[in-house]
Amino acid sequence: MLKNISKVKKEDISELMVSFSDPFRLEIIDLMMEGEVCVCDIMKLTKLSQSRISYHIKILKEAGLISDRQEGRWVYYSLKKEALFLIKEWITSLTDYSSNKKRCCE
Amino acid sequence: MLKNISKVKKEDISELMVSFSDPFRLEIIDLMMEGEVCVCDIMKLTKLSQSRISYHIKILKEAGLISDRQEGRWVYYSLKKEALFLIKEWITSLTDYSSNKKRCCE
DNA sequence: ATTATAGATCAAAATATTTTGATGTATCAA
DNA sequence: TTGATACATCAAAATATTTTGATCTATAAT
Repeated sequence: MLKNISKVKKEDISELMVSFSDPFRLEIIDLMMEGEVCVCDIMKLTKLSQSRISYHIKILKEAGLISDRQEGRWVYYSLKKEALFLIKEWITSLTDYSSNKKRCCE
Repeated sequence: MLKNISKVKKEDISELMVSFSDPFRLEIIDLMMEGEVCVCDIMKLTKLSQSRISYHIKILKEAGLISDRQEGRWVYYSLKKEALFLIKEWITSLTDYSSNKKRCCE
């Protein structure tokens, strides 16, 4: 679970990346681009079952990708920008350091 | 399989993201930050078995994240920068459009 | 030609993830 | 205080991914 954004560990990245590894989670994430959504929104917009959505939401939440806010009977979920920035930074570090130098083996 | 970088589809992103969803693949990707690596490099540096590495390499290759170059008996793998940029762009689009407006349900 | 090395591929087994349907909890309205 | 709605949670079943060990192919050195 992602706690402190400034001290990024490989396990955090790994867990965050799992968020994106399922096509239905990507759909849900896509809906969150537009802003906050509740499970009922996602149900209407995707035709996924309620418990199925709850399952995926849980994974996103435990990875630290989304935050939740309860308002009466509804729980609104939204993307955590810090998490997105963290991923972007990590990807950037990959592109920055990747040179073409060969290693061993000959 | 990622073919045309300019026309990005959600399935491509999804497949690319699967690359990052396994901790051992992340390890391998991490090694590729330093430049080209062959399976034998990865074996020395990670203690994963040869077929296990080949399996993960195959997933990375089919996702379009890495490219390969054969040189005699060795095959050198390296990260494809276009793929990394694509991911970065996609993440950026998530952060850019994510506002805080509420949707329906009340 | 024979042997060794690098790595791909395959089928089976081991594991993990996802889906389903049922049930539980909290909030709200009548 | 009863019933309805929103969502979480759970256990079992369905599916998918990963690992293993064996075998195969290609290259290269002797």
